[in-house]
Amino acid sequence: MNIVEFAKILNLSIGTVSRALNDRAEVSPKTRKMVLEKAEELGFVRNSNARRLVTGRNCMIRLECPHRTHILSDQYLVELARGVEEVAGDNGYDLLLHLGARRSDAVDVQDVDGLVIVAGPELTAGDLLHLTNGGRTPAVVIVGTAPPDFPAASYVCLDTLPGVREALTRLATLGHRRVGYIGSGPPGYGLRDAFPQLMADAGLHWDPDLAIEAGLTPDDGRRAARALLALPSPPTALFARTDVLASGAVQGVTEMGKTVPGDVSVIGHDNIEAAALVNPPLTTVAINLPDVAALAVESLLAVITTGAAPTVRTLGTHLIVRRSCGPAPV
Amino acid sequence: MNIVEFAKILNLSIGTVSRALNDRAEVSPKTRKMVLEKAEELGFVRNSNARRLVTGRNCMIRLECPHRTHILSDQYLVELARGVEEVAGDNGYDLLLHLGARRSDAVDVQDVDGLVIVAGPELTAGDLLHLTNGGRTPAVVIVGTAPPDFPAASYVCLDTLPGVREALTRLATLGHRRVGYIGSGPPGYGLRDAFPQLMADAGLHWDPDLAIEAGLTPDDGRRAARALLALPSPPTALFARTDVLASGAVQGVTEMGKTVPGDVSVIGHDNIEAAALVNPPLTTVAINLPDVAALAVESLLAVITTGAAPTVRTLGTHLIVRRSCGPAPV
DNA sequence: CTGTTAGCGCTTTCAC
DNA sequence: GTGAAAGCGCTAACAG
Repeated sequence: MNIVEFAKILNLSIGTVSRALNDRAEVSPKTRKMVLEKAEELGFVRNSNARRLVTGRNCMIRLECPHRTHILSDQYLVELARGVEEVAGDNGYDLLLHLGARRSDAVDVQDVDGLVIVAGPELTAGDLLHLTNGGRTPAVVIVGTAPPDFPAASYVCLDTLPGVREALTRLATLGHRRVGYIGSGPPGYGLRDAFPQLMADAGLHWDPDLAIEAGLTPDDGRRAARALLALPSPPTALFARTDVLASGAVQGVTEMGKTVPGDVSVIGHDNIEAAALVNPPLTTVAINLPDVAALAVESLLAVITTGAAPTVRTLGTHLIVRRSCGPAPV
Repeated sequence: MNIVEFAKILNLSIGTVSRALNDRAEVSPKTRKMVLEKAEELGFVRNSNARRLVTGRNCMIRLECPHRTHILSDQYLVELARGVEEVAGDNGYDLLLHLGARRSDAVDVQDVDGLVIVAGPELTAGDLLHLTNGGRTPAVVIVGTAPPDFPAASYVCLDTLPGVREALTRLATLGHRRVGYIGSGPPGYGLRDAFPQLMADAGLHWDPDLAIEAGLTPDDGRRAARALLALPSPPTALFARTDVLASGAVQGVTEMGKTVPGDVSVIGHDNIEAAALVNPPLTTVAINLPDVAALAVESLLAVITTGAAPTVRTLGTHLIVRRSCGPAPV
């Protein structure tokens, strides 16, 4: 059924029906009510392609995750997408997905009102120029590092430092003085470099001997923890760059005949699913993905609907306290 | 620029231009070539809303993952979505995402040509009726169990048995006779119930004493492995329902002073990311998600484009051989 | 092979 | 407050 038939049934003109359906002021309340009820009753839904054609609005944003340039692992991508879908949906926008699995980058930017781009460090200003149709399509970029030099887009910057700072402050509060750092090899978004300063921020002394670039596996974490605890003056707390390393570190500590958190406190990073499942559940650093999604979509919709200037906003990580941290042993 | 302006520049009628762009036969090769080149050069792209309106085709399929009814964890969802996007894209279809994060189920089924539905055991025929607009919108359902009673949809059934059968056959070939089973508590899609038969299929004797319903964490797997190996007549191989359990089992075996795969072989299930990272890398059972995606989209497109009858197809798991399995000790 | 024209279903002036 | 009519940009049927 189209609007003509529907209007005929109601004995109204299509103009009035359209106005009622669009919630315009010029239509009388009782007419509007009647139209809405009848539409519901008869199951009349307007053809959205026709609407889009005539209005020029698509009510559609595309979630863009260029291949191999995610900051977010697949697990988090879904969580982010959920958030994006939720707040986009609340504003009447549908979500088109572009994971970049296909070679063809012939993105019909005219079909969407805006872009949410999940960017890794490899994403360049040139890529953004291409993706945004030369900056003409509103876009918000979710980025872990400093934004690329492309001012036509909005940005949501993910800042890992606050959570780590919070973690170290907590350790300091718990009386820890010597904190070991277990890294994951390739410098992860500068965290390794920032660590000494973060320690200082927490009022802790930074001892380079207490830092190990371990690797990716739990076993790497296990070995790193053992090495650290075997030191003449061992740390009483361990910060691991990833939860995977942290879970291994817990094993390592246990193998050395010590307990977590009784003798040694362990803090992880990322809040992977397993972090809550291991024994003891890991205190870890996380970012609130629904918040990220909401901020991104709000930034985007602001420029789509009000034509506002692009914005740059930052969202920090925070500490999730579970049971792998305790007071420093006396 | 619209097609009128574009045609004017080319000194052609819009009809000819449209035919050239649609790759119709009635247009002369040189005209077509010219149109295509000029379109590229001038950056002319047809308005797809107008096209959709007039053709009635949306070139859009929606990936539907109703909240909390996934068979696939988030990690795999992305992998599946990649595959769906790839083959859908190859056929000119875009991908709309509906994760079911929003309450509003007012799905405008008229906007898409078909649905790919990822269904968990909770998804009922009634849900499908609703999702498919009363069976009017073509749909393919990816399902781990037996298909719900809703014949209007196509199905891709995920069958976990072949991979497990393959795993047990391999163990039998390697000379193992006693195989322990480490389950994950709630019966996972009937695998627990099917296990004795699968053992028989592989020519192995099934001993109920060698089955433990462990849990979800690595530690559960660790304890289960220790319990199994402490038996008077212990197994020489362990099959774990999940890779998480399997990785814990490896720890447990090691703690008992035995080696993997020297003394005990371990096989996991699911092929999570970590399965390849642990030490030794886990032999495990997996399903080829790109294949699942391809099969699903092909099934769907068949009914969309040719109006064929819905189909039911099954795709089995298979064994991924890594290093956690070896010959049974003599 | 190409040009002309009638819609697709809707929104939005412009009259009334 | 409502009705009539002019498009939105395109495809496809119909002439030529």
